[in-house]
Amino acid sequence: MMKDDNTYEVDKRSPIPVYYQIAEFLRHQIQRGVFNPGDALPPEPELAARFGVSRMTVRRAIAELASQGLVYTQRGKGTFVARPRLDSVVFELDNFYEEMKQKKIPVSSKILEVRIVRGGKEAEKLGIPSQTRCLFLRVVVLAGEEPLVYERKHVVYTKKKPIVEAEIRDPSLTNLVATHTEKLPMRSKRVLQVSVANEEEADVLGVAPGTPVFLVEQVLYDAEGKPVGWGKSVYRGDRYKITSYEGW
Amino acid sequence: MMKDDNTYEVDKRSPIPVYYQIAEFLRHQIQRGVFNPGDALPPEPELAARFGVSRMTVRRAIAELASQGLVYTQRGKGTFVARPRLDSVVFELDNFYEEMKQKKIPVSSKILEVRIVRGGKEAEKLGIPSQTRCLFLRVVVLAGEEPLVYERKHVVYTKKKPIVEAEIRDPSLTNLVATHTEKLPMRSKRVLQVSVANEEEADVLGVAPGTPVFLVEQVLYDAEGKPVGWGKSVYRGDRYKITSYEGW
DNA sequence: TAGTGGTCTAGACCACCTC
DNA sequence: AGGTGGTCTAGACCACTAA
Repeated sequence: MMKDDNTYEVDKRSPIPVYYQIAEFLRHQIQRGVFNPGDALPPEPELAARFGVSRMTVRRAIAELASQGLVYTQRGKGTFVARPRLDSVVFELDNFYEEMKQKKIPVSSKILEVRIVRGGKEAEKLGIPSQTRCLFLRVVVLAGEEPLVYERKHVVYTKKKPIVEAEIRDPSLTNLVATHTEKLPMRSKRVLQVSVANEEEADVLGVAPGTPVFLVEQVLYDAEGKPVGWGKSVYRGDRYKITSYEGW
Repeated sequence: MMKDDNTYEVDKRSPIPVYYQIAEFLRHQIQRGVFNPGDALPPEPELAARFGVSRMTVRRAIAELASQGLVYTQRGKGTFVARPRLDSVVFELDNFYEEMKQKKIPVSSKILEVRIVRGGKEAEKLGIPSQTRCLFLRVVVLAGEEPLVYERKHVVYTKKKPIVEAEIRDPSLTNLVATHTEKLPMRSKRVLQVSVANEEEADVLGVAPGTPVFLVEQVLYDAEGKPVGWGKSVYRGDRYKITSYEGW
């Protein structure tokens, strides 16, 4: 791609956008060590001249790399190659059902119990009157025949829709709230803790009491910031792990 | 901001960029429900006319919102308000030391043991000759007087630098590798599991054996994809939780 | 065919940094 | 003063969608 007269080549007639070609070119230069962490990239006007494109196109390419954390810019100084940030960890726990679909394991949910209840103490802790009518579900998620997750959920029950088959196909808290509550869920908070299975949980999951488990508590909020659903999920620790990748 | 002739106002002489003002304006419209999930935003040329700016500026504003997941674009169709995605979970575990600094708890690391060892079986599993010389550390991280994390780490030992005070101030795997290995760490993989403390771990952490803990295994790779360091960290489950927020 | 978003240009002016 | 990145313009052409 480098020519002897110190210019580079991009194919302007390619269906691949020029800014993308430039971004990829610079990415390879960085990954091959032509530019090392801390080094400055050539200035934008220079890159524009070398590639024979306008400066805005170069900027678009650099923005691409910056959004991926590969470089950072400093006004008045230049654009610099970043060090990979490996200390801030991001654990992604994909939507559980999609995750299992990728593993090609047939996933099913079994609803163990559905009741209309009063919100009670838990609701009060979230700032909801304890008299509020709620849908209460106990669900177990199975991979094949094997129980993996045990979930207990409360959903504010304003519409008086019956519980239908849709719940069985997707008993996620988001879906339940969307179906049975007027307000759309807009924000979600989850807390992940480690715990050990109590008698009931162990029984449902088919493990010994005291087995380590992930405990994920979730609260869904509507646009006004009011809780509209909350749930507690217990993941079998021996079948579940979370992976995180950082860096280039 | 809305005027009676169906145009909007932006302050072009403000130090706040126009694209940012427009992005904020649209964000508020969306959050107030002027546009609901699934709705199309006005077309770009129309927005450009209403705000009295060029289309590129409008596009920059929309790109801002799109990168935050508030809207998405479809070529030939329009720009649409997204539904908040609440099912894909992102757990962030900040750099442990920074996290504690924010809580204003004095954090210290105590190095229990440092040795030069052969990589052994663990190295082999990672594709490293088992004869490779490695630095081996056992470290306990304390918040005040209380042990919180117990870490065992291996670092490929190519430079023969002595172990100095720097390690005590920041015994993170990244820092150790940067200090004692030629290659810069470029990628990191972490696996988070739940487990229970064994005898040794329980002793170091000052808890009873069998107490639930987070087990985080980390591997650092250099630019060529070769492992240059690995470690196992045990976090006290009764003192540690991970929180995740999703949505607008 | 008309309307949409996606790309790109060739300029311009600015704020900031360094010398 | 000269160089850097940040913003913005007023056009242009394109690929795609829908009627």
